Amino acid sequence: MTNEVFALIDCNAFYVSCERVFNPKLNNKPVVALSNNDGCIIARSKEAKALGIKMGVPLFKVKDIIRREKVHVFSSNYTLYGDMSRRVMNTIAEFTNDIEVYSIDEAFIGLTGIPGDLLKYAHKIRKVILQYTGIPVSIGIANTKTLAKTANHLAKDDESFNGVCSLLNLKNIDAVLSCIEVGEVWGIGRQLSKKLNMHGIYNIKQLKDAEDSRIRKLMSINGLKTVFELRGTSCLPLEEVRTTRKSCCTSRSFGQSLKELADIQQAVSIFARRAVERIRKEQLLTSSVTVFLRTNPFDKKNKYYFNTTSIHLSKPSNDTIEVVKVASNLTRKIFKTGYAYQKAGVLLSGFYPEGEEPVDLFSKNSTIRDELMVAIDKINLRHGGNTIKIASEQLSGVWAQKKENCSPNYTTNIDAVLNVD
DNA sequence: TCTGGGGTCCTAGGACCC
DNA sequence: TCTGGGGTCCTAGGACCC
Repeated sequence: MTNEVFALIDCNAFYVSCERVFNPKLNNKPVVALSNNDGCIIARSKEAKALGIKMGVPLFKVKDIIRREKVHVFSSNYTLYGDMSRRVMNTIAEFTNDIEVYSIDEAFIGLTGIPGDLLKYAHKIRKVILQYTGIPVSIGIANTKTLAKTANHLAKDDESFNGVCSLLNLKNIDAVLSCIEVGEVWGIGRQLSKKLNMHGIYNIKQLKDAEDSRIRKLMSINGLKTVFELRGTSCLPLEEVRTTRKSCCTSRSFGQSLKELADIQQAVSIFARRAVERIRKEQLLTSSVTVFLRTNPFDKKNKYYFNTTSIHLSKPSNDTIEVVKVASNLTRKIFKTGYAYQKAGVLLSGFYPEGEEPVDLFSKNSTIRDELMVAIDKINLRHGGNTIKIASEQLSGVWAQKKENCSPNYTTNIDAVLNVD
């Protein structure tokens, strides 16, 4: 047992809660939020869950329930969700610097050494987040991050906890853990659950008590860490500083499938531009560009085609014009006529911080190009992301995404700010 | 008709080297 | 034709997360 204490703060049905903040009529009603292209359900209110709408199901499969039960449906509005996330994280940061922002709607915090009643403290955090941002959260407290996740799961599952659950100093912890399926554990997904079930391990207690060597064989090194954490030995520290990313991918499904090389090159050009803009914001240079495209894997009538190709840049770059050109050429290499393409993407990897890239003896300095990029970024920042584009993007735009019911950007667009009459 | 997007890590296997 | 052992590096694929 370690003496460390962690809490996981997780926003309840985050995207739905964001919508509710600006539209209180949605309270106590079934509400769902959709993935890009209005494809799948990715957030559900309690009421929507109760109707049997499962996480991740394609929208078309639950259309009937949605119509019958008058479920409110929202296309994803990441501008709004991102801004609300920032507000929640800033609120948490007012309580402690020991914070790891784990995802858009979750943060771990360190509570080691905090005096007094931690349950009370957590309830206070919860109250203040709700008060400052309008977002309800659940909090799980335990000696390891994995157990804090489990505690959070319990807090969400059982209303009697009132949003906060602690597994610290719990005498009958085994009784609790034996009631939770192994697949609920953080780090154990569908495949591992199936495998563990086949070996007679169904609940968390059984997993916790399994032999190390057996675990190692079934689930590899990370699985063993997970089991140690379930036993109360912390193996996953709080990661307060975000490490620099290792890859950056921009990809989309098309609103309708594309057959022409020119259309796909247009899409890929846009993906490449966005990806480069992102790494440029982080002052990174990429040394590898990958393009992939594929047909619809769910379409059983037509033959599936997927292909991908990469190129290593002899001189790392974050130059939009150069990367777009490279990506466009790669697209031509793997494009085959006769297929209806449904998705494409650009992946950048092998990053160097600007100024730390290996020097190529034969390359000349291209400061003019660098200045051009700075100018483009400035203009796009001031006038909107699509003000300056690369010529190869300027085609028909036949592949626009579906986004049928998107809320306004209440917090980032002055024209969308709510009026109080 | 309609099935997301963006990440990380680990492992197995092949290529290659001495 | 026989055909070792040990190491590194890279890649593809598979698992997980949100």
